[in-house]
Amino acid sequence: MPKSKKPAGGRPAKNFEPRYGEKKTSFHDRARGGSAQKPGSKSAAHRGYRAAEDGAPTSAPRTGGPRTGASKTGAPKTRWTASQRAGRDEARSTRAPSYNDRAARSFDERPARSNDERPARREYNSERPARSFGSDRPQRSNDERPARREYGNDRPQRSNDERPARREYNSERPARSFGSDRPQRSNDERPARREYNSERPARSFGSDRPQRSNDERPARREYGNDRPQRSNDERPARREYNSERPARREYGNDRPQRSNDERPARREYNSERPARSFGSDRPQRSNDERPARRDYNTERPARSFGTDRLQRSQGDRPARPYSNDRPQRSNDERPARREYNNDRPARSFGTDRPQRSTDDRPKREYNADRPRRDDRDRRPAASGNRGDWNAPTRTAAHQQHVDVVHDRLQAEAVQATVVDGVTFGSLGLGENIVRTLADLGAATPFAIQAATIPEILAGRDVLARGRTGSGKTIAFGAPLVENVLKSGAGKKREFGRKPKAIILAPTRELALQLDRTIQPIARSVGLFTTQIYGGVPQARQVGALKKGVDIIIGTPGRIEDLINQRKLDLSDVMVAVIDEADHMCELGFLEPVQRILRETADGSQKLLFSATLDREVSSLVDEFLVEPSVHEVAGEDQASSTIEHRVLVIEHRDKAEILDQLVDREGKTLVFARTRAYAEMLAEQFANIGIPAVSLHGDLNQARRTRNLERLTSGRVNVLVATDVAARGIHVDDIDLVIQADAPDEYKTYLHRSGRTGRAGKTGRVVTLITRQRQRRMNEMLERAEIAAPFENVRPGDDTIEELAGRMPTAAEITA
DNA sequence: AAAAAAG
Repeated sequence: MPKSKKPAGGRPAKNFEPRYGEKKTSFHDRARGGSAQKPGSKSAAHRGYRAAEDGAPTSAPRTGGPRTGASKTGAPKTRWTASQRAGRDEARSTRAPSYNDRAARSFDERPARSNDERPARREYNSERPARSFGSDRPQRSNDERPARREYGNDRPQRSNDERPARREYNSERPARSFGSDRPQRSNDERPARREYNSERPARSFGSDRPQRSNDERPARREYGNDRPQRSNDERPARREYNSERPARREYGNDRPQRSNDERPARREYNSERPARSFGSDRPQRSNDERPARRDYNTERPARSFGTDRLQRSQGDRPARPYSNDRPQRSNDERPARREYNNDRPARSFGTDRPQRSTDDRPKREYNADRPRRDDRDRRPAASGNRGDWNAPTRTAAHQQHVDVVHDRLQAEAVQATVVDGVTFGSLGLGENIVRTLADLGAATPFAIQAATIPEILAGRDVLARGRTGSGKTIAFGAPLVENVLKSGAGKKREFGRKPKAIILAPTRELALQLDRTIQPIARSVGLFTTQIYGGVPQARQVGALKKGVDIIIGTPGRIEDLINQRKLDLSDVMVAVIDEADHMCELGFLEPVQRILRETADGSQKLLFSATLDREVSSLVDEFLVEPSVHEVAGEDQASSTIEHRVLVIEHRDKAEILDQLVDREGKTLVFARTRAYAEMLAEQFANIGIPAVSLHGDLNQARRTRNLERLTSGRVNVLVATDVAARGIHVDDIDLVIQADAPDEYKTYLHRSGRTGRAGKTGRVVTLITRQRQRRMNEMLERAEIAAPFENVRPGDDTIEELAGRMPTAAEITA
């Protein structure tokens, strides 16, 4: 239920609507008491407001007009993140963002307000309506209030008044934005939770509170000690409040039983999957499944590129070492693919390499020679890298062994040492780009970059796996810019030109972050990028497209949307990147991604990147990639990682308390929860005990998502509770602890989540909480991830917790 | 379960 509501946009809808309407609307709502919902609307509202102005026909202009004027006086400022701003520049012509900027500014002022405004704030609810016409208000009116409410963080500062305020805060809750999920709780839990709060004051002994800012920590721990006593009153409340839990547990319980029933289903889904984890299945499968896989192959011909494929198989590729296999391939070869792992060792430094090095490269010219599929096929494709993907020779015995261990792609290993002495310039990047990379902090190439940059510059399709934080963005971003530049050499940038490159990411945050890195590189050579993702008004994006951009970075939904609206034309796209490629090949993503790739120019270059690149991507590789070269970095196993992994086996009823204690620390902490509701709840829970925390998940409007992430990045809060939306790609400096409040189900998820820490050689720690029942599953997962982590039984207050919350020694210290 | 489009 909750979910269905969400899309309907309990939140978003509300956020946008009140905006144009008079403030009254929102004030009334708030005064009404439930109103907590408004807070969310605020930020969303900004955008909504803008949208209305840009394109909305109706009332918007009126309200917007005057304000706009007013705001114009103020300089355009930071409502948008740096990268967004950049995008704005391009679309500026649309309109000045000043009104919003104003709001942003006032937000910044907030902290300063401490003493004077307090009273005002308390009356907040009742006063609101009346207030709106105050002298200050007009500026602040809609934007600030709500925003402030969202911030659990402000709370702590409010030393004296806080308690009461907070209670109100909670009482509003029910009405709040999460209404969608909450509904179930609404009657039963609220009361319960209030009691919880009501205890609070008693607990902390009001007198302590004010001092809290410094003394808090100890106090909080005491809190932990109180817990046990509370057991009778509170526990019930908490249990109810985890209404989801039961469901989850059932899920866990089902698993084992499922083994027979469900597997089949999954197999159908990904025909390759089965090959994976369950060695025991293997034997049986050999006969049963093969057919299935063949079906898969038979699809091939049907596909749009079937024709190319055929030609290829006829032996266009004499030069290719595996050419002999090719012809046979159509039906029989597939099996070979399974064996791909075994080749590994033999391969990497094979004789193939040398051949490739000099001859192929130059051939690829973007101008005349625009990567046409045929051309590529004809290319003296030396390398035999294709074989990397579909490695032929292997025995079934080996096969099985390898598959059980891991489901990796065969890849060309790059020795880290090879990187020594290599510079970006020597890899083939132009001066401006090299300089910009240096400015970005990338003075010399990382291993993965050294490996892929020449390949990409040569125009080859590339699959690359580099572990989290190893510099993949630059690995594809820099050469992509270079290629686009080359292709347009001599041409002037036309107005309304079609994009030449596209980069797809699974989340908006990641798209944003990619742009943050790639935009400067592009700009340094006079190319433009723009972000195309959902959750924000289209106008700005469409505006940028109209003016003409060279590189698009975004998420599938909005991109497809704009394509369908004919506002985006990918027919000139010559380079397409799929970041987090394996994830993009999962159920809900695959098809949109395929449709988008089909829109790109025929023969466009495709680059697939991920830290966990496995067979799952074959769905894209088979259709879109030609002779991909596959790369990974040698010696990049978890043992060489800078991340320490720990597993805490706990009682379920202790979970909240243990989390409180773990999060009570210095340093940035990222907490992963399985559901949006639980993520939100945890953020609240932490805020309620005085630890500023924000959340990041799909239930938040984009403005809040962006802002909350920024708050962690900037250090305004140290704790972010997120769903898996933050599992991949997101880079925040100095997250030294990742806590998995819910253990992931998949090893890849584990790797990505834990990859939010220990980036670029820094140290980090990952703590996963599980219950006793889950130990076995956890073990299996760690095995697949090839991670060694001790399991420890832990109860609230144990020293282990304190140790884990403590500082992790730096890499240097460890060596010493 | 989560993510990805929405006026």
